[in-house]
Amino acid sequence: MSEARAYHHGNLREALLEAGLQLTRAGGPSALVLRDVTRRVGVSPNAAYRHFADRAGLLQAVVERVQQEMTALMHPDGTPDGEDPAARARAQLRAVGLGYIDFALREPGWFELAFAAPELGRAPGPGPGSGYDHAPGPPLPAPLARLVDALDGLVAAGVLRPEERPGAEWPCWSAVHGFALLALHGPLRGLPAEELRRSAERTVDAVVRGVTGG
Amino acid sequence: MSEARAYHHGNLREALLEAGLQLTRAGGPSALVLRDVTRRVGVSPNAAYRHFADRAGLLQAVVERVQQEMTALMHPDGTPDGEDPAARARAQLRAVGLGYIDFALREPGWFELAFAAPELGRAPGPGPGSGYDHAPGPPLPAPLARLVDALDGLVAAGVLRPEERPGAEWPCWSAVHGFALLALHGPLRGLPAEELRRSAERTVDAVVRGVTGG
DNA sequence: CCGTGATGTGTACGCTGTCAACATAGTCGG
DNA sequence: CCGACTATGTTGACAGCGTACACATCACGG
Repeated sequence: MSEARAYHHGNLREALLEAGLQLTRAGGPSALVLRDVTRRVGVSPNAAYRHFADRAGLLQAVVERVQQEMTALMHPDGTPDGEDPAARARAQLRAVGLGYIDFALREPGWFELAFAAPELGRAPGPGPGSGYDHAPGPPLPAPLARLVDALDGLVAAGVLRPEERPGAEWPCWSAVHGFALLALHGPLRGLPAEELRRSAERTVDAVVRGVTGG
Repeated sequence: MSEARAYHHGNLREALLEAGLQLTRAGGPSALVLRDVTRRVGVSPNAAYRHFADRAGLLQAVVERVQQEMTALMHPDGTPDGEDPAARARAQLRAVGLGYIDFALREPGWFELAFAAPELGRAPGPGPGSGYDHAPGPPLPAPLARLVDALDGLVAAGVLRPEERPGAEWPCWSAVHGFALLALHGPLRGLPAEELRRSAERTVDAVVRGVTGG
């Protein structure tokens, strides 16, 4: 039914997205070269313009694909076991942070595309409260949604005072996002995986401690 | 003496750097378009190749200029006053972090150029200890040097246990670097300056608490 | 005064994204 | 069943980019 099928090529749009995913996976956003994508699909460069406004449009669509993909990749991961609900809530937040960093290190191209590409109208923009509104229009990117949940969990577990909840996303996100970038392009680039992991844990632990009021 | 003076143009190299600084200040690394730079100086595109290997070479040189500039911009700022040396050391670290963020927000183009441009052989790469060696070859970029000092200060003041000192740079840098990027291109972009400032302080405070063992 | 090296110019090539005009292939109304 | 219409893909062109190569020009040292 909605199986969009062959005109000349047999759904090109999908093929272009697929090619875009492959290219950006290996080389980040800058590897999405329009002529490359079309070449790889075996079609003329301008064919892309029947399905996307321009290069930026294609890029944007690939970004959305990656963000969906990521939702799957960050499997539920189960709430960590343990009796103490406070400890469990903390562990949850920790897991979210490490998950973010893991994704960035495992899929650097996609990470950069989805979360570190400048000039990309990403981000709904926070509401008046300076914390994410809990019922905004566009669905949050998966990792951010999980962060929001984890922080709410901290409040529920009594670890985080409710008046400290709004805006608590930013220190957390800042730390893991910054770490990912330092590890990918910054001074930590090329460090052995084990050391990197320890540094990541330390960073996450620090910010978790910091946010939950020491 | 070293006053490189007129051949045809009267030191071009300097003029190119100057133009590069202007362009990147307004538009970040991607605004450094070789043909733009030379046009602005009133010279043919290829003239640049007498002074730089290629576009990347010019870019690299501009980066170094910016990093020098930054040393001046981050004026000593004086050690904060106060009796308690522990509190003073903490305040020092806090000031370094906020200084980093301030610079990023005040000079987004230069910040991105000097600290957030991918594929730029920035970063000496940490030594075996996973903390910066205290006597490496190339001089650290100014803000990082100040960070190192602040952390050493924490140890001296007895706030940070010496065995926790190595690698303490990364949580700190991660947080402020990440925050700067979220504020420039991420979800915090466009937030009123005052709110931004509060979020920045919260982020810095969190990581300072987190690093200094809660 | 002339050669020699440093410096800037001119021309050209291949690459990019994108526009306008055209061709084709499916769909649908009569 | 046939012609019109629309969706889709191709061709050719343009401007702009970084850059390689050959040439012109200037300053200076013998």
